[in-house]
Amino acid sequence: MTLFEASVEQAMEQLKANGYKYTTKRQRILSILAEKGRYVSAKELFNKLKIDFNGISYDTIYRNLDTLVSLSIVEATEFGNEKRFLFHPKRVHQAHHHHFICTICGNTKEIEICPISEMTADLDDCEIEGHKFEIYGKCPKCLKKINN
Amino acid sequence: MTLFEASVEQAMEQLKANGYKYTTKRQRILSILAEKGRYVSAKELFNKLKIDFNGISYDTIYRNLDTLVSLSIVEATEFGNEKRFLFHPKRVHQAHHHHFICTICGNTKEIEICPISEMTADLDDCEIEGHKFEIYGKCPKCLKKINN
DNA sequence: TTTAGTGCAAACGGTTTGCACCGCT
DNA sequence: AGCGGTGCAAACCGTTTGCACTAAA
Repeated sequence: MTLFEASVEQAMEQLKANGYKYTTKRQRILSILAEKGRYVSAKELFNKLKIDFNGISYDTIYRNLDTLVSLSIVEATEFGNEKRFLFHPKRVHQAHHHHFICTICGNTKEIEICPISEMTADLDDCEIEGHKFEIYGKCPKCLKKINN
Repeated sequence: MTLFEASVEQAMEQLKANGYKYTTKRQRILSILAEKGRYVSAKELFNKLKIDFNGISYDTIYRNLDTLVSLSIVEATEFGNEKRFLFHPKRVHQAHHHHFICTICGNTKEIEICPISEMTADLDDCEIEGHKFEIYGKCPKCLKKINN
């Protein structure tokens, strides 16, 4: 069993533990996300899923993603007018971090440093709910493709 | 003349210099943005503008904002399913910085530190196009309102 | 047999577009 | 006169919802 198969299985367990049922569609969504290992749009998922599931619709995908996000199995961000979703298996000792995101292929690269503590010095009087540190650009692979 | 009136005027000059015409609507959009001094949604602008301009429509607002953004007079971000716009007059010696954004009222607080240089050490092979460092939360005023 | 999951269709909300007309310059 | 600006209406696109039906537990 590959690493990401194990992650998907673990996530499915988590779903079951929270009263959600086992469905092959959800399984497939997770395994696509795990396989990609990057931010994926709903459209991309739809295109993949309709191969295996003939009449699948966007609502199913969105509803499943909502569930997954609510359980912190998947994390969501938005850029370029779309929500994007990233499978984010909880690893032991996983540190809080941020991403470089390729604006062409959506691949991510983890950035270890989170500067939030340095930046909140002036925000004593605010209640901080979250933050978004994302770097956008073109990854090496896409750069290569363009230059050929 | 107040500081932001001067900024608006300066921006209108910049528009003229780029072949755009003087219109009272554009003037008003800029002055609302300047007055607010925070990220403002298109809807908010619409509601303000329709007071002075009876039949104004969203397309006018969006088109003007597009123009303003393209000239870097206004900067745009997106959160909560909406684009938001911030008037950003060029000041001399203005340092690159980021924002704390109140998720209730949209008010911003500038954060002096930009940690991008520390964070790009691992991204030598990527072409960086931009980045987004935003901290979301509740500002002191809104916190006070909630607690009363 | 209960409750979550699903497809369908329709609505939704924010944004964009084509067109004809208006109004700066 | 010419080109940018505008309102209208309609389209657009991603996302969400109500409903009736299906299927996992």
